[in-house]
Amino acid sequence: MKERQKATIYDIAQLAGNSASTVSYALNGTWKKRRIKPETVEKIKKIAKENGYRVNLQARNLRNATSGLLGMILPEHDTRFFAELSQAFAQEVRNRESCPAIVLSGRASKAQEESIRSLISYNVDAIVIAAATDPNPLAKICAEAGVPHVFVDHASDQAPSVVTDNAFGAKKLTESILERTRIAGTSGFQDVYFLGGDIGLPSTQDRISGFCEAHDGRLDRPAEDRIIACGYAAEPTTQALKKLHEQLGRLPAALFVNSIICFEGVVRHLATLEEQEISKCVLGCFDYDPFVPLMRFPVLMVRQRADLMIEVAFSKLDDGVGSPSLSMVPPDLLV
Amino acid sequence: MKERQKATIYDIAQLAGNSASTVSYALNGTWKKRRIKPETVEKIKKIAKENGYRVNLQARNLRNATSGLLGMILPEHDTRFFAELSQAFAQEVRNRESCPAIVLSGRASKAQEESIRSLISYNVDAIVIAAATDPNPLAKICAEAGVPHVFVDHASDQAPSVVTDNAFGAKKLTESILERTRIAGTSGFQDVYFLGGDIGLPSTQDRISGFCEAHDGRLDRPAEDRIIACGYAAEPTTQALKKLHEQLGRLPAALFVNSIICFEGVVRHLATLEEQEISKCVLGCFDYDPFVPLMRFPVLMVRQRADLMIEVAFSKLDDGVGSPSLSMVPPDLLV
DNA sequence: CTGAAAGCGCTAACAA
DNA sequence: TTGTTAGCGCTTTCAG
Repeated sequence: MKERQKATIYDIAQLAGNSASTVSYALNGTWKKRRIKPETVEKIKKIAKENGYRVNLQARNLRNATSGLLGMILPEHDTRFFAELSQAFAQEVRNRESCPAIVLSGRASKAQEESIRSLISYNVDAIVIAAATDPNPLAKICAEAGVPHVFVDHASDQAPSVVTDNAFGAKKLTESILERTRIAGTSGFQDVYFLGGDIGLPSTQDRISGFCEAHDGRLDRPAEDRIIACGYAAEPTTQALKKLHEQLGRLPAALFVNSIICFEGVVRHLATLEEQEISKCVLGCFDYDPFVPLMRFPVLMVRQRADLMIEVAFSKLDDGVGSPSLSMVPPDLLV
Repeated sequence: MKERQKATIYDIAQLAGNSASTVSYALNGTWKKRRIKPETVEKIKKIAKENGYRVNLQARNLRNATSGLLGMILPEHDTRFFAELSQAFAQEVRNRESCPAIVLSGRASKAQEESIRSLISYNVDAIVIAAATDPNPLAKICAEAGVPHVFVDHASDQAPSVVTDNAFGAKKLTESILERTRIAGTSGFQDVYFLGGDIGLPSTQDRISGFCEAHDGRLDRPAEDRIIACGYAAEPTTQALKKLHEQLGRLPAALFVNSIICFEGVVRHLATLEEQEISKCVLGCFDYDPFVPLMRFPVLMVRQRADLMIEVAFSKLDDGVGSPSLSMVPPDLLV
């Protein structure tokens, strides 16, 4: 079983006593329109199967100037949401009888550019670009190569994009948080903090604007005062919360936590406290993880719809338009 | 910018006033051994860059009978461990300047076979097969096509394989659990239950044997009495635990939970109980999720080393041996 | 109904 | 130091 040569259509042709072109037609399904004798087709198929013939897609695709590959790049698989994105992508690609080429290219823009170029070299039929650090240069590369592409999660203004409706989700989450604090009787809408994220990112900006909007008219000082954009890592969030805790001398009435990673940081601080104290703080998180609803305290969560976002992304690719357009997918609020 | 034809080496050759082969040599780095004049190389490179030339890897690889693609199949991205596996794989592939083709093929063996065949059609240089439902048929397909392959997480006895050292990990975890119950003074080693998993799977069997071994000599009835292999889903686990709870009239002294999904099921039941009661039950889980250590009660966890497993898998591919061999990677015990 | 032959873009042996 | 050419495996026109 050593290095058994892969059979080609010529081998099959030889065995069948036909020409390579007949074999090609018989095997790739185009034989009706060539009016090949059904028996010939049967014979050829049988021989092919016996010899373990498999079409060489490199050759076919080179000839056809396609690849049957659909590419996706995303930074990593370090959160549920990213894992769900690639899962949904892979599912959709398989439905289309194509082959997924998923590249985890890290957060560096240069690395992302290289990944895109590499996919292009494989003649991928289209590229889904998720959570790009710097979208526009990537859009340019794809456009110049004439490769259809669509952005997911982080938008480009030069290409079709689909993102979570961050403002909407943040508003809903904030409203829900405020409602809880009202029920808890802490009149805490004066005292709701936004924790985590990067003020330079559109997604964080949109969430902040949703957060502020939900406060509309109910505040005596602008919500912006209570926005702590300490990045997207756990440890700084823990520190930020600890500091806030010390300043206030207690936990705030409520916390809007901007991502699951930040939420990890929050929980690390909460883990040092009495359950009694935690229960006085209404918690909301703009992200989802299946273990969070199982904590001992309630957490309002927003779940981004990876499946829907991928669906919309593919429908944009199918349109074939390629001009900039932004779709927003409203996330779910889990209570 | 519409459909800008991709430039070929012939286009570049024309522009440079050289032949296609000179361009080819100049651009793919093999020019020193062909003693092309450095200035010629420079000129060609410059023209290539100006024209946005990118090598067509389909053509190159067809010619070279390689693909530069490394394939991986795994069921899904529904757990951290799987996500970490594909992450580690992608990382390693990028280090090798290849391109990852990750296919999530679901749990059905037929689908996994199709995915493998599809990767083979692309002439992937090697395949990493993770968590195969039925490994041997997949090994056969790869072997017949002469494609190097290695199994990860679920072993085949017909091919190189690397798995977690389940028996070892289970033994360590169980010992740690027993130690805790001893400290808690419940003399609970009579009362430690193994929950979850599939008795038909080698991995579960190995974990059970590690579980039993850790009890060695300390039991008055065989550990097997307390093994509830209720599958790998959350809901059945919740039901199983609930039933056990009712039978005993209390929680057992300790629980060895066989996977993170099962652990989710366990937590769902625990969520209905008083914290006081939960604290009397020592919990261990053969898996890892970053949120579990943040629960209000301590959980002993085993973390499988996806990174190491992938490293070992690649070293087996590098060996080029291809004969069956089983490597076991000891997991970490987190306390 | 079927065969012969060109060519997708690239590499490498053979010539020069 | 460089050009010419054959051919990777397949599809598809053209010619029977």
